[in-house]
Parts: sequence; C-alpha cells; structure tokens
Amino acid sequence: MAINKKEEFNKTDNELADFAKAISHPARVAILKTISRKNMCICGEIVEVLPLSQSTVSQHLKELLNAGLIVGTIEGTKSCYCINWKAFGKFANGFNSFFNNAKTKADAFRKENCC
Amino acid sequence: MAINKKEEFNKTDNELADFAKAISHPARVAILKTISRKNMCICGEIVEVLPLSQSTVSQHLKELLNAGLIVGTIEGTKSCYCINWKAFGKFANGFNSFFNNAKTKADAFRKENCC
DNA sequence: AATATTCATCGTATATTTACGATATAAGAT
DNA sequence: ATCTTATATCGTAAATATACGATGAATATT
Repeated sequence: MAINKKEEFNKTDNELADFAKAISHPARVAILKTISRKNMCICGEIVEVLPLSQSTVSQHLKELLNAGLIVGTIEGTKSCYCINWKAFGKFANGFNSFFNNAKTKADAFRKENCC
Repeated sequence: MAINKKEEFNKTDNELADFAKAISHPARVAILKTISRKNMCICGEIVEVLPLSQSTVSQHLKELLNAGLIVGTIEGTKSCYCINWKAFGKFANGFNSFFNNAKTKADAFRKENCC
C-alpha cells in the first residue's frame, strides 16, 4: 500500500501537480510574496516575518529551490534568495492553459444540464 | 512537534495554498481534466481511465468535493460529477492576481541585480 | 585566536496523505 | 425475494510532510 503511482500519470499532469504542491503550504506562498515584494531577501528577513523557526523556514526554502521557483546565493554568512521569474512564468502558463481549456469547455457546455 | 501553524498565516495565503493542495496530485489534475472534457462524468468512467483503484479514486473525488472544485449528485446506483465552474473561476482569479502581482514586481525590478 | 552570526542539515516526533482491500449501502435487474 | 452493480466508507499500512531543537560549517567581528 501507499505505492507511488505518480509515474503512471502523464508528464503535463505531474508538472502541474508538482508546481501546485510547491505552493500548497501558506508558508511557501508567504515566502514567495515576501521575496517578490523586495525583489530579493536574505534568509534572516524571511525568518523574521514568518511564524516559524529558522530551521523550518530553511526547509521550506529548500523545497522552493527544488521546485525551481527561487534561486539562492551565499554572500558571506548570509543567504540571498530571489524569484526565478522564468520558471515562475512557465508555471503561470501551465496554469493558464489548464484554466483556459477548462473555461472553453465551460462555455461550450454552458447550456447543458449539469448535475 | 509538527504542530499546525497554518492559522498564523493570512487568509489569502491559506486559500491559495488550499487550492494548490487540491490540485497537488496528478490524479486530481487528471480527474478535473477528465470531467471537463465531457462536462460531466459518472464515477465509473473516471475509475476506468485512472491507474488507481475505485476506493482511491473515490477518496480523491472526495477531496475535490471538499475543496469545492466539483459537485456530485447520485443518480440511481451511479454518482455523477461535474466541475463547479464558479469556484474554479474564483481560484483562477486568486492565482492570476498572485502571478500578476509577481509579474509587476518583476518588471519593476528588471534592471536591478539579482542573486 | 576566540567569539559571534548566519544559515543549512541532521535527528526526531507527529500529522497528513496516499493507496488498497474489505465491507456497507442503496438502487436496479432477474 | 435474490442477486448484481455502483459507489462510499472503514480499517490499515506505508510514505511524505511539517515542525523543532541541536549541531555543524563558514564567514565576520573582536
């Protein structure tokens, strides 16, 4: 049980799901907003505004890095993060095409009965 | 540990995270696409196209119901599901404003150095 | 050189998610 | 009335996610 079946779904669905998962925790949404507000942030600034410990924030930052949504560089004792706009744009497009496809169907079926 | 800190984030961030979580598994993305392709589906049709057992699909359907993304009605021995376009549109807007805000910042900061 | 700062990582506890088979329930078919 | 079909729910196992304190590593300060 709890065998991983994700490989059995298509690539597009997996990519959309992976991005959604990256932003499926309010801490990660808040981190992305915090960074984008100032263009870039050092880790400590993010820890300051979140209600989480430094180690937990670091863990969330790592997940955003793994998802490719942010990039980070070390500057002295500090770590500087900023948004990877290119990856962000790519994901935004994925979402839009998902929603737009859905929207098109919605329009096509608007007059039919629905359950 | 593993205390839930989600209440300490703001409502907007939580709503965005919750929606993202609803579509953070490829099975749920595939279910939404399957339903929208035909406007509505009975449960059995969905089970047929997914590489998962009936009970697992039922569980994913329940999550989509809880998130408000689909609605379902019982028709005889069958269950009929369709997309809740209104909720879907609301969530799409939430995403768009998230991305657009980010995009605006990106444009504003385009010339500055980033890490 | 010794100490302090900043942050990532490790270890660990708990909670949640994912997945399935078995079972229950309710309607339809025989 | 009995049997079949369709689906939700229960119980459960395993995997993953969330959170923290402690520790490590690397740079900066004294």
